[in-house]
Amino acid sequence: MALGKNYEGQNCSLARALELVGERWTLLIVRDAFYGVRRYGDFLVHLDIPRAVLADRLASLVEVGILQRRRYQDSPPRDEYLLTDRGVELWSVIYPLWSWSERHYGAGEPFRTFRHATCGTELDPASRCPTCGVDVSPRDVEAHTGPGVPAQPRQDPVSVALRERPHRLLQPLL
Amino acid sequence: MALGKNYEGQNCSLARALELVGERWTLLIVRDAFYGVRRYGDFLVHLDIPRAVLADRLASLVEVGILQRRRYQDSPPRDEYLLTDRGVELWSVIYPLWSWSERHYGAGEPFRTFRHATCGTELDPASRCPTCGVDVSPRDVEAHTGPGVPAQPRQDPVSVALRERPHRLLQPLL
DNA sequence: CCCAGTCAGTTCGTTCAACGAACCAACCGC
DNA sequence: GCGGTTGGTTCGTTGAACGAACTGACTGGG
Repeated sequence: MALGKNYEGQNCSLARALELVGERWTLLIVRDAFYGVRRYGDFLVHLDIPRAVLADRLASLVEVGILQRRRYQDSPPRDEYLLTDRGVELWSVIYPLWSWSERHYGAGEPFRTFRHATCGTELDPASRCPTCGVDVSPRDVEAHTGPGVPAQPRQDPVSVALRERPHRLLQPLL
Repeated sequence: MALGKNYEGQNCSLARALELVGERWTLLIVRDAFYGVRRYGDFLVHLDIPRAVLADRLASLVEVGILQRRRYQDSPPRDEYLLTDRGVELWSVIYPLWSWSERHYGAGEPFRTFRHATCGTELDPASRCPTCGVDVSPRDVEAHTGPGVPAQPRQDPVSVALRERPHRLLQPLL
């Protein structure tokens, strides 16, 4: 019997990947980690996610080596969550999925753009810089506010910070 | 209140994409469509998925323009499901996700490899042909049986057909 | 004509994941 | 001591996925 996230009858690495990152909310947590969100409370208010689900997903992402925990305070003990190198490689999935959706389902102008930090050019759908002609690593990507404006802009600290100024991926946001 | 697949508080194309393809089983159905699976019954036996879930997912994928229905028989009326051009673009998500998982979680040799059909070279993680130096479209990709052997090889018609001989993506399998 | 088999679903009761609300412990500062 | 903050945990409710059974419309064979 296949439960919740289990695809055990499938001899396939795609199925295995979906067991790891296919649960509800998981890839959005990873997205936020790319934005530089690191703390439980910040993920919580940006995602509007049930607390127990967030705790469960963060623990799972740490367990499978996509996120790592890092102590940022000893009294009381407080950890933050950062992408591992393995986690950073998920940009190759997250960016094309965003791009595909933006191209086909975007309503008007994008709310956000991703640019080559070195030269400022918007990435192409294959996450290359059309100006420099190079594959752009997420560490060299800057998230910018796009020309589109959402009907209901979010007011949580993460959304506000992302709107205020361009932000290099993987750098702490708050 | 966020329900099942809804991320309506997120002003983000990634979240929108996950509303469309993030439900359990959906990306595996799309994967099978790339293999050339087209009929309800073939998806059913290859995925071991509940019938109602398959019907629901196929209907949703048609509704959002990832799959299209095509009549293959009038009496009784019988439809098959093919990827649209928009659906075919999801290769840019599916292949990197498979590749990421294979690299980090694969147990030994891969059960499957994806090769540039024109020259036979295995694709690199960015779905390029290292020999020809070109980006390889899924229409020019051949799925091969890999050197690894699953502990419990599947015996459904789709799995058998995929094992028998290399198969060009998007071509009918059965 | 009847029956069995096949196909692509639909229905229904059960189980499990996600949900929202409440609570908890361990701090810190006033 | 109290209130606020943080990062959770617990618990009853709700909705999605599940497995089993059923359905209608054929086809082919006896």
